[in-house]
Amino acid sequence: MAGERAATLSDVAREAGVSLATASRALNGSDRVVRPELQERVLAAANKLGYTPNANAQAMARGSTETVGLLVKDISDPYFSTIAGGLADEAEKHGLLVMLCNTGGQPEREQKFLAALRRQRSRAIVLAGSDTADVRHTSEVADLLTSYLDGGGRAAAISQPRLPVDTVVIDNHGGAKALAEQLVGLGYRRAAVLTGPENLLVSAERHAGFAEGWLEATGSEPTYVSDEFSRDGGRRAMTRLLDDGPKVDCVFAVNDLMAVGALAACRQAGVEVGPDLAVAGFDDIATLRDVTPGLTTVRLPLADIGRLALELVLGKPSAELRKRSVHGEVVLRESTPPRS
Amino acid sequence: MAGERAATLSDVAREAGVSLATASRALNGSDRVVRPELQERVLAAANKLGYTPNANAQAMARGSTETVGLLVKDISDPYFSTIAGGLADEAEKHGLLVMLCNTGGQPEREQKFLAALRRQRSRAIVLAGSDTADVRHTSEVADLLTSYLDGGGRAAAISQPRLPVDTVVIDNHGGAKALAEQLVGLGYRRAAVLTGPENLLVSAERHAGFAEGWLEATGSEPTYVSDEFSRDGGRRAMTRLLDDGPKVDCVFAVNDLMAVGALAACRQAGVEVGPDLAVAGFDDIATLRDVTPGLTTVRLPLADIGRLALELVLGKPSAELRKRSVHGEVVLRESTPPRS
DNA sequence: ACCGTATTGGAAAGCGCTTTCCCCATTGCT
DNA sequence: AGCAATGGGGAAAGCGCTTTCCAATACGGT
Repeated sequence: MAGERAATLSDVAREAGVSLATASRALNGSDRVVRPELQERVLAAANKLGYTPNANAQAMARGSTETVGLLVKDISDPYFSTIAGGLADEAEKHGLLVMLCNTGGQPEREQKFLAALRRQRSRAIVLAGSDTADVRHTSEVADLLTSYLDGGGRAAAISQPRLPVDTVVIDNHGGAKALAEQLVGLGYRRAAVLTGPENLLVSAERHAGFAEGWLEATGSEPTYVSDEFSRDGGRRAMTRLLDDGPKVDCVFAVNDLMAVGALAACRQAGVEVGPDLAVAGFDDIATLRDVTPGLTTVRLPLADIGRLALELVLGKPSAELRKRSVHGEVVLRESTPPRS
Repeated sequence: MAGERAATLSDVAREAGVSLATASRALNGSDRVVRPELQERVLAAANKLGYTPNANAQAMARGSTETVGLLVKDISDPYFSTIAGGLADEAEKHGLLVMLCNTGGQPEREQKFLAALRRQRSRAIVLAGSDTADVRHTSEVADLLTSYLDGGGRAAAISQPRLPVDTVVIDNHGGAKALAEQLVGLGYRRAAVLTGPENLLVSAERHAGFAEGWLEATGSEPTYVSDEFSRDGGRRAMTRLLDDGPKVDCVFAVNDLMAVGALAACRQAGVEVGPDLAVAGFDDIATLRDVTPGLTTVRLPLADIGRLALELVLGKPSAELRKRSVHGEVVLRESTPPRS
């Protein structure tokens, strides 16, 4: 095993009795025409030797690779994994390989990965979910990105219009606002928002959108409780709200995960979601479509967002920054029944 | 923009007034000692020029890369994304980059990706969830893998003891069997299994394990209905079972996704899960821990499995194939109350 | 017949690094 | 003082491929 080193192109050329150049041309097809007979011989030789091109060598010679980088906060979060799935599918269509970088929301890691991707001479980079409002970090990322772009790289972001790259903008504000309006339409009057950390952009946008819609429709402001942007955060926030928050008839958790946590907290506290208290989320995570009671939420075309991001980043570069907006759609389910 | 081509090592060397060799040594640290003063100068020059090593060139020169490949059936499935998360974390610790390949369960894609990973000279490859019982395909994958290994690559699989590589074996059989025993202990007597496609190994193993446990404990065989290995498959299978299957008091869906589908089907049919009919799943997907009624399932340490797989594949190669077993733990929840 | 023009194969120059090998200076001993 | 050993820098040989640039051959036209 591992004895005979992998066959190289020169091995193939020798075997076929042609020059290196011809062998390369025969295999790559494009470029210039090679006499069919020779082409045949080269292909046969390559096959016989079990030749596999060395992508690194190709990358060097051609000056470009077949990989794209994807930065996500947490791939095990269904929100990101769904986006990743869409992006991966699209990448496959283009014959590209995806480098997955799990930042865990840590700025240093994010920067480290960005550097690594640059070293790898990745064709493109897509950033998903590093939406922090931390200015210092954002500007460092922006710098890194700029020098990557200067080096001929391409980059796009998902939902972070603060980076100097093409962006798939998710209309968090509008979606949350629409949700608020619908809830008011259903008869709810006193709302609370369960938000993530203050500096998380998505969270802030959804919170603001909801508050705006609510204010316009009812003239009152929703209260809010903030905690982690996760299932447990939702549970804790809801518990706090139940224990010593103001009395409300409806709760908006800024994402489905938090909403599910809220559901759990309600159950534990003996509050029946639906009749006693309405709860709504955001994202419409597929895995969660069957919780009981059915969770009212704002559906985001997550897989499409991933696809779109790749399209954007692979498309013709243009001078001005491109933005592609994606809107959510309110989905009403049993967790927010019409109020009688 | 994009004007001045990226600084290369020779640029750095020139700037620092040293040779290429010295520059390389200064930056890589290891190798041989460089006088501190020169080292300093090189570092400064690199910094000034914004030098980024070219990973492809390094890969060529060193003959090894910093990437590992991960093949999964569907990254948007929480089962795989959780594994991927664990693996990605572990990879980060080792300074490795993860190439994510979404096979969609298509054999051709799987082979294509394997070839691509080989071309990239990936350090290692981890295969998750290509557990098909399709002999032809399995042997083709095995061939591909073998030649990859011969070329000095390393590979490991998750839960597919049929491939000639180190494997993290998930004890599907044992977990399902234990579940069956517990259910019988709770007083259930007539069971049905909702399985995935016949040729899906995980599904088959869980089915068999459950059947074995059930048979030993009750003397009777569970019936089964087979459909897709997904939420919708579970819903359809359950509907069929409810419509024209035999009367049972307990249903085991071979994974949580199917179980959730089954839950939905029950709800729609007016069957109350728990009192009327018990339902259990497998995996203990985190996102699903809050469904109502709480889903009895077999918990798998998914993130650990990902971590373990990487450890295995990065560990010292050994002549004989290594197997690492991972066991599930039955988690009883409200979907399977003690039968009165 | 002759010359200009396609057409196609091959030699060789990189692409940006690492690493071997060689050499010059010190340093330490006898 | 003379010599071996040691330490550290540099030249250059690759790593495996692509792609110019040349050269050779064949072809068409007048």
